[in-house]
Amino acid sequence: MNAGSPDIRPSEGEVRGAWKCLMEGSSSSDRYTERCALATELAQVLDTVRQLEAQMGAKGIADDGGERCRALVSSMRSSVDRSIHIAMSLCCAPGAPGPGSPPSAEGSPRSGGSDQGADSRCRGANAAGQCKKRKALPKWSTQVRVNTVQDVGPLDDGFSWRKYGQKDILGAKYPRAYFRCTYRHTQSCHASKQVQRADGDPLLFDVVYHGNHTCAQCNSLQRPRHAASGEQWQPQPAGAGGQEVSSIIPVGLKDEGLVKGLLETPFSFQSKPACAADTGGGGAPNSDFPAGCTLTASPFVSPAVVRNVPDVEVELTSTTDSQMADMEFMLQLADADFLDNSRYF
DNA sequence: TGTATTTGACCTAC
DNA sequence: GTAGGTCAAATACA
Repeated sequence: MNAGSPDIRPSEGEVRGAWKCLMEGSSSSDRYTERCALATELAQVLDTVRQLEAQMGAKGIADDGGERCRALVSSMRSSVDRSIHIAMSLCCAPGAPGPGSPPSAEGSPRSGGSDQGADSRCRGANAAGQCKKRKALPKWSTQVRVNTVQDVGPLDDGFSWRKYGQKDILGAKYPRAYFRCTYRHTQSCHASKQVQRADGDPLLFDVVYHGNHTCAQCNSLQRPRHAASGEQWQPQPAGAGGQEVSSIIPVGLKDEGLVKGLLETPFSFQSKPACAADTGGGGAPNSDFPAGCTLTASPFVSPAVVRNVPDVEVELTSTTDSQMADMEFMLQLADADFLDNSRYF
């Protein structure tokens, strides 16, 4: 956690080992690519931190600010290191869940039906055959700040959503609104999101995304190739201005024993929008860290480090999922250039 | 008239 | 039993 801590970084060889391990630990192509992506992403973050660290050392950032930055970098580095090791252990451990074991919306025995065709035992099943509670779907949260209370900006992230419900939530000051993709029926797009105004801050909205966009809109809103250009991707602010997309925080399973341990290993992702290749993300904002962004924790993550760096307030968070399934939104890897961004692979 | 939103009821997970 | 998530009829709006 401090700048003077022993260097626990895995060597590049170790990272490669993690990669190899991830590969060998999968027989399903989906899991394969997901794990590839996880390792790739982690390695990329690590590399970024290394570069930053080197840059700081070279420029000799002065005194207090520099010290603080170094501490922050050190903390980030350690977190990523541990995350990589976790990724390794997840797929390499004998008892690690095998590919295909996590629940899969696509693989549900009840899938293939239509809304009308939902059987009587699960009347509330949606078009994918999922019952009303979509516990098994990948989900992740973001926080969006608006300029005024009147703003409905959080509802407009570039995708077309239809509101299908609203619910008062116990203990919450404001009701939670439920949205699903407008093209749910026409294109069988099962993405949905929940929007809730934060209790303490009426300008802040917690947005939880569920499932993946598979609609054509997703394709048209795929991330620009900013990975090459270095540009920051932002969801299209088609509506009211002043939206400030904070972060994507994958919401992992909260009741898995493994999670408890992993929660002690904070890390943050530097991922691209996962909408590409019909994966989750649904146009959700990416988690690159633009200057001035504020990363905040989801309910299931444990803040580890909060530091103030000029223009950047970062709260490193961790999240996980015992079976990695909930990370599908960010791990699927149909995009080949995803790998190209890694120096390790 | 077609589409979107509202809202009470229903269903499921915990 | 309760809370959260979804459905679907009613309603509003363009």
